[in-house]
Amino acid sequence: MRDILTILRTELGEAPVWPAQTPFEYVCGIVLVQNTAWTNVERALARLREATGFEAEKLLRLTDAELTTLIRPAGFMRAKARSLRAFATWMLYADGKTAEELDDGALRTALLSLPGIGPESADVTALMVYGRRRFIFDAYGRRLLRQAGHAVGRDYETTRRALEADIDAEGLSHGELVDLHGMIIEAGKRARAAGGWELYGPTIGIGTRQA
DNA sequence: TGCCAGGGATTAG
DNA sequence: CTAATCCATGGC
Repeated sequence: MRDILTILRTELGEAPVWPAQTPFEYVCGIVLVQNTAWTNVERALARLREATGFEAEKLLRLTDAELTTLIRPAGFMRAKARSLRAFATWMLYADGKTAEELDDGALRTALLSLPGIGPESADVTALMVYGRRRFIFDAYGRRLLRQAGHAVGRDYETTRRALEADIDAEGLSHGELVDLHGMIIEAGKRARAAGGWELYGPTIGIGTRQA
């Protein structure tokens, strides 16, 4: 994994940074990007920013009709509106321990209990918002791992259960894992723009196997 | 014009 | 437990 990171850094230069300025803004992006092209997410985020400034309290004051209309460009608007509301409420009012006080497992369980937050969103939130060391087995990541010769499962969770321990044992720092996540997505987007997944490996110089 | 995107919840088998 | 289906929109 560290070798892949080295290759990605050589190939891409600086790791791309997700332009979110607050934790809540970041989570809005995580929810809105679910199974959705980033171009659509950008529009929805711009509208959300204008309407709420990414203040959770302000978002909670919107009606369902207002919120769904705002995020409509990102698709799945009813489900995502519910999810954003649930996270905002949890973030502001979760009784007992704050997220920072929870250990990795408890934080993951808490995030997974929220509607619209599944394994991937929970892990990305833990990594990017709460500073936890997590590798993200998203669609791009699984494709890359497969081409690099790893035994990838059929979905996020099966792949995570199969590979997480080994990856964790490499002892990558939090910053390295953040870079990896950003660069794997960037490499995936470039491969897509270049015309297809058969170019994914060659584009980033990893492997020759088909996705 | 149909396929699909950085998923997730629910239902059927 | 695994697989299929639905959710919604816009780009290519």
